[in-house]
Amino acid sequence: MSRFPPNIRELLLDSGKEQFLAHGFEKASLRTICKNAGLTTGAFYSHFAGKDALFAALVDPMIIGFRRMYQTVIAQELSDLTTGVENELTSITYAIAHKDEFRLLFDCSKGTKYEGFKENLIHSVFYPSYQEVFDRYAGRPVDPALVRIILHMKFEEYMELIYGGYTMEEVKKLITQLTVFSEAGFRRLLHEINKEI
Amino acid sequence: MSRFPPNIRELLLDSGKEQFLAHGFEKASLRTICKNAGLTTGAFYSHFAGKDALFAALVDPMIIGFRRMYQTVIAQELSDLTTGVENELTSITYAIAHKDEFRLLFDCSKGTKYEGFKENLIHSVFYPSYQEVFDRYAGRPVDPALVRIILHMKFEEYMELIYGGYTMEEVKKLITQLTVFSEAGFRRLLHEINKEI
Amino acid sequence: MSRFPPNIRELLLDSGKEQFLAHGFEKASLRTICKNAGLTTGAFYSHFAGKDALFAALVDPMIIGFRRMYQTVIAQELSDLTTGVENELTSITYAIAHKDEFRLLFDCSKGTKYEGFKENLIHSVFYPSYQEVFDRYAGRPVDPALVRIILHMKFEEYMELIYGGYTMEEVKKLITQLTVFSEAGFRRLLHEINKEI
Amino acid sequence: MSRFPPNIRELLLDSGKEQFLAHGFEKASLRTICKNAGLTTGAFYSHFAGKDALFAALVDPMIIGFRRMYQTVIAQELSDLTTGVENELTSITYAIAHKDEFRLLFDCSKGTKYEGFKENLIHSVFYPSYQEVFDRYAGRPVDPALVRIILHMKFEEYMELIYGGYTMEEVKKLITQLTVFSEAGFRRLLHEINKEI
DNA sequence: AATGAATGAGGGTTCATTCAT
DNA sequence: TATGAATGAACCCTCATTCAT
Repeated sequence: MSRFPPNIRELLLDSGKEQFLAHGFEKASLRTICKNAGLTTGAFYSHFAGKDALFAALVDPMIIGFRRMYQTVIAQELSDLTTGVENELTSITYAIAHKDEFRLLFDCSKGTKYEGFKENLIHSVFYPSYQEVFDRYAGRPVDPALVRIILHMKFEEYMELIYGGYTMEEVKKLITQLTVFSEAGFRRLLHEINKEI
Repeated sequence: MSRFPPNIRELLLDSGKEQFLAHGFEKASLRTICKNAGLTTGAFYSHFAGKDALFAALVDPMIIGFRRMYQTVIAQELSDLTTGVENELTSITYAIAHKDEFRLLFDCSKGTKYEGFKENLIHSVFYPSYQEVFDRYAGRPVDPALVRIILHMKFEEYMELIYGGYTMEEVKKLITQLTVFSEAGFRRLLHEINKEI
Repeated sequence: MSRFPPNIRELLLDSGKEQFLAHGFEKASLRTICKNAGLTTGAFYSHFAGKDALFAALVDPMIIGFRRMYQTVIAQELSDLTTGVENELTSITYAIAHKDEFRLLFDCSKGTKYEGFKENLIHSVFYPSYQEVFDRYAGRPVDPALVRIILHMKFEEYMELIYGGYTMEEVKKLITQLTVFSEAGFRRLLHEINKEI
Repeated sequence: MSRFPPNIRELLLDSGKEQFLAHGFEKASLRTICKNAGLTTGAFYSHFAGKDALFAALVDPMIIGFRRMYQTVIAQELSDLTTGVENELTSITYAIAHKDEFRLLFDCSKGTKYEGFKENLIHSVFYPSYQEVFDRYAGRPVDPALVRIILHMKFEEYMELIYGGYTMEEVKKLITQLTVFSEAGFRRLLHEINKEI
């Protein structure tokens, strides 16, 4: 007897992840998912309550882990402002380890309750702290449009780091360089803004 | 006879655009598109060869126009390196004028031959020139990963400018500010890179 | 060309009626209904919005006609109390002419919005007037339980007249006899009740 | 060991009764029945041969008891014609004690071998004796249609007494009153019929 | 006795496309 | 050009029953 008996739940999760990534939640065919996992559609329902439940099972554990990780990072950040790069690295590392699940949430969740996850993350989680940091640095309220755009750029930076297929070595180096880029740009921008007055 | 005959083709294009934007190409229902345009599904095929053809008709004219515009901008850029902001403004203005069509290509084209338009645009159209500019500025080859990431960030900046719902006035101001940000960041980054050696 | 072109809507209504009567709304198979009508399940949806709509189309026209007929009968009854048998005959005649539709409503409507039609008819339409008649005849409030039971018996009488497969000739004769039965029983019962006091 | 071991068979019978009453035999879900009884669908088959067997187990003991009771009542009736009300009371009492099982047979048995139980009971069990009693009373053959209808009315009377939720006190009183109703009606009807000749 | 995964057929419904009229 | 009925496959899901464990 094998020491690694084929776990059908795992097979379904793998197959589902593959199809959801390839076609999105709505267009992914449960039939195909099941066929690829080697069982009938009827059998599927012994393992998951439905298509939604399969998607949730793929994504929920990661969301929980992400929330925990993010709280730690935020706490760290507030207690010691010099830990920026290190914290970014922690976040990125987590995201890379769960890049598929993030992709599911970002690009393949239409039709699920997770629809709009990315927009919500940016707008409700990241934006408030970003605006605050900008305001503090500038010493006065910064144009929200500007903050929002730079935040989106930052987010896109992360996306590329996560999905660019880089080694952790490369990621580390790139983050350092991109921090130089962002901070220099940021400081110069604030300088310019303050001149306006 | 009316001087403004109801143009059924236009009605279908409008209805199609709306549905494709709302649900994506694959999930958009041709039935619904036709119903909203006020005709039957059968009649549709007198005007378009099929669902794909409708999508293409929405998007092709803009692609042609975009190519023409982009060639002009690139020629300008190469002949006079100081026209950056102005050229960006030209591009963004065009994109805002056709934001729906770009959205169709970027976010709603799955299942069509335009799938991957955005990635292709970035990688095959923008990237080569970007790499060249970076290399020239640095005086030596710059890490392609770095270039790619910054390019993605720049692209995201454009996306926000296009879809942020700003007036041209605001766009103009934001572009100026963001150019300050990017150029300062860029110069500082090159400085740092060159130190490494 | 036939003067009686096969009307597919009619074929579906007939086939649907047959299946609904045989298996009830929920267990009736739309596939079977369509196959018996000679078309595919897909084609069905060109004619009806769904299973519910087919059922409603079978039953709604009759309900409207029944309401109209019943209002006339009630008006007649109130203006001339001697028209009892005649009015019963009108009602029964209508019911016999639409016996299938009544059967659909009474016995095959589980799972539709018409569920409980019979109970509602008895309780909300017939009962109030029945109680009133009994009270008036008795000269004092009659036990609602008694009224309800006799009403149910009367209703069952109608059911048998409708579904017993009798000719109108026979129905007429039976109604006359049963009126004798009911009225004699009723009078004797009231007599007995009034003695109790 | 407990003196009241959880009897799984009873749990299944209870759960089955509930579901059959609520949805009818065919629409009742064996899964739900098992879940409510606290075991798996597989385990069910250790206790019953199948869905049909569960239904039969609910209903068969009552049918046997009913047959025995009815034979006694009939024998009594034939030996002493004055025991009418008393016998009715015996029957109704039995029926009320097993109202759920009767409901199963009357309204929830579609798809089982008990389908048509009610019609069969009326037609094959009650009708012959009813016709005989009528004929004897009238002194000549009475129109079977008339007998059948009055029998159905009588049966409906029982149904209301059984399912009306009355106390035995109330049932007793109602039976007395309804016997007055029926007998008076019956006698008057026979009188009328005999006049015809 | 009990588990629960698996079967295989069937449920109602939607789809893009075709085509006789 | 327009109609709208028809196709035939696909959609997700539920079912009673079986069976290796």
